[in-house]
Amino acid sequence: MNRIEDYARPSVAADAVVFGLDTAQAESRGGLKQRKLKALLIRRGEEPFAGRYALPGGFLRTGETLEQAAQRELAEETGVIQPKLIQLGAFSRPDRDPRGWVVSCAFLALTKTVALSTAAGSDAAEARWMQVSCTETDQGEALSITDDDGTLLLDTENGQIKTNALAFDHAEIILAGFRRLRDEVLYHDLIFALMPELFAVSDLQQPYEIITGTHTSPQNFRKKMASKLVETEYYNEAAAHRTAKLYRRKDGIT
Amino acid sequence: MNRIEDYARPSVAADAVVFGLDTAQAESRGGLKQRKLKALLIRRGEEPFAGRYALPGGFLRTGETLEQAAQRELAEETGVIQPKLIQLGAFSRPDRDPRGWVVSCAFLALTKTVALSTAAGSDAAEARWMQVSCTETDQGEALSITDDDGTLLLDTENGQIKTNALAFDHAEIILAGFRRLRDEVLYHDLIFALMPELFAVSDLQQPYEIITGTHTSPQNFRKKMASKLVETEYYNEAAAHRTAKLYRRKDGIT
DNA sequence: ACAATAGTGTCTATCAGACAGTATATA
DNA sequence: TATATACTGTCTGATAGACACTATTGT
Repeated sequence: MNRIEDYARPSVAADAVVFGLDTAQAESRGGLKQRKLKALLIRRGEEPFAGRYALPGGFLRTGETLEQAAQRELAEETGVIQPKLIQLGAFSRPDRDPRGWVVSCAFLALTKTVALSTAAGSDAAEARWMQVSCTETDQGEALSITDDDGTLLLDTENGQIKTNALAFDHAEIILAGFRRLRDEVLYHDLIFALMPELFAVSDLQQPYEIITGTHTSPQNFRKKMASKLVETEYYNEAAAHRTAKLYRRKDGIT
Repeated sequence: MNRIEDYARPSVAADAVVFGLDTAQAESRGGLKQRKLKALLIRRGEEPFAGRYALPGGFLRTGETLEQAAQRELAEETGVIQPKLIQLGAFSRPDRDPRGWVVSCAFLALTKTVALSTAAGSDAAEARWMQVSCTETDQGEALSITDDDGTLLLDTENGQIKTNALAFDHAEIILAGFRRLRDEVLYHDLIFALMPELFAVSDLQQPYEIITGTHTSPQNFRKKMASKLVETEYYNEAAAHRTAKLYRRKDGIT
């Protein structure tokens, strides 16, 4: 008794909530660089949820770890390679997938890829970076994800899902991913997983504040980060203002 | 193509790292209460790893969520009911279980049960609360788990496993569980999940400091916790000193 | 010169830790 | 009285935020 074969087995999938920063030109002031937080979603071609957007991911294969499965699916479906992966949790509601019993192990994936490398893979044609907005309203924060067209895909307020145009339970998973991202940035300096090797202090601030929901003056932000940074000899290419010294992350704590 | 049936499926298990506090009488000063951190392990009766200690847990069944499976197995195997559950992560190395392909979703479980309720369940006879010790050495912390007899079951130093008498990869899982416990206590007040409804400030301090690896004076600890506590009208039964007012957790943030 | 961001220094409120000192229980 | 813990208050040093001020780039 109690042998492995006696138990029914679910399918196991690995899905990833991929965040990245996109350096966009703002129109308002002609040429200001603005770093925007993006999430990577894929338009589904088949039922169920055909036409809807979903997280990249797929089924675990024999001989793989879940991390390997997430990496593989991410590369195949979106061209994103070697992101930082953090396990988010398993989503196991028995009816979460209309096709059958599927337990999904979700990952938080962070990429330094500023360029949208969507064009690479085979299925990648249907992958898109979506705009993530996080605004603080009175007594509550609102997270929303919109298409480039402006179509609202996900809208949450204080952890409650208000609008949800996503497939499966992926809205829940994204919400858990963002919460985890916030915690890891606040307490474990995960912001650096989104940055390139060299960066200016001001490049850190906008993403940091979008993700954490905080706001500080540039002067004070510099002081807060100083202990985690190392100066380099390099400088930013100039804009219409003083050039910025580039920094590297100080090695030490993970 | 790409149908669910095309993929091989692993068995899926839910295992729990259960922590609890045990109020023990210290011998040194005749009658001092000391709260010790304990972890719940089960002696395996069958191969593989017969005779070794392992985490309580078992296979996910049809129609269940992983949380339900963890709760059920915990009740069946150890008699621990309704602990606070937090997902730790999935362990998926293909060779982690000699019996076959088993993905284990691990939980951190916290119980307020001061009394050792081991005697309840059917398999519970083989469940035991083990002593968890965490000491700070020069440039590194050491976590170890010992039997009541003093037998060393797990010994780690700076995240490296030095001694491991446990079944499967459960040493790794316990290590991840303790790290997560530390983080959650530090940043999300999870210490209260281990406390009864009413408690004295000094009852909080010892567990808090064991888990977080910090040390503060009783006076300063009181000030740090004050904002999270509400006074009650109750007092501790007296020892050989002034009676302590009992507090309740202030409701608000989870 | 002007606009815009980079970067420094200074003041202040807040908070954590050190520690002195009082209160109250039992032996 | 002695002792051990409960609890209060005061000082100090580190840190976060407000903000004044200087530096350097392109237009």
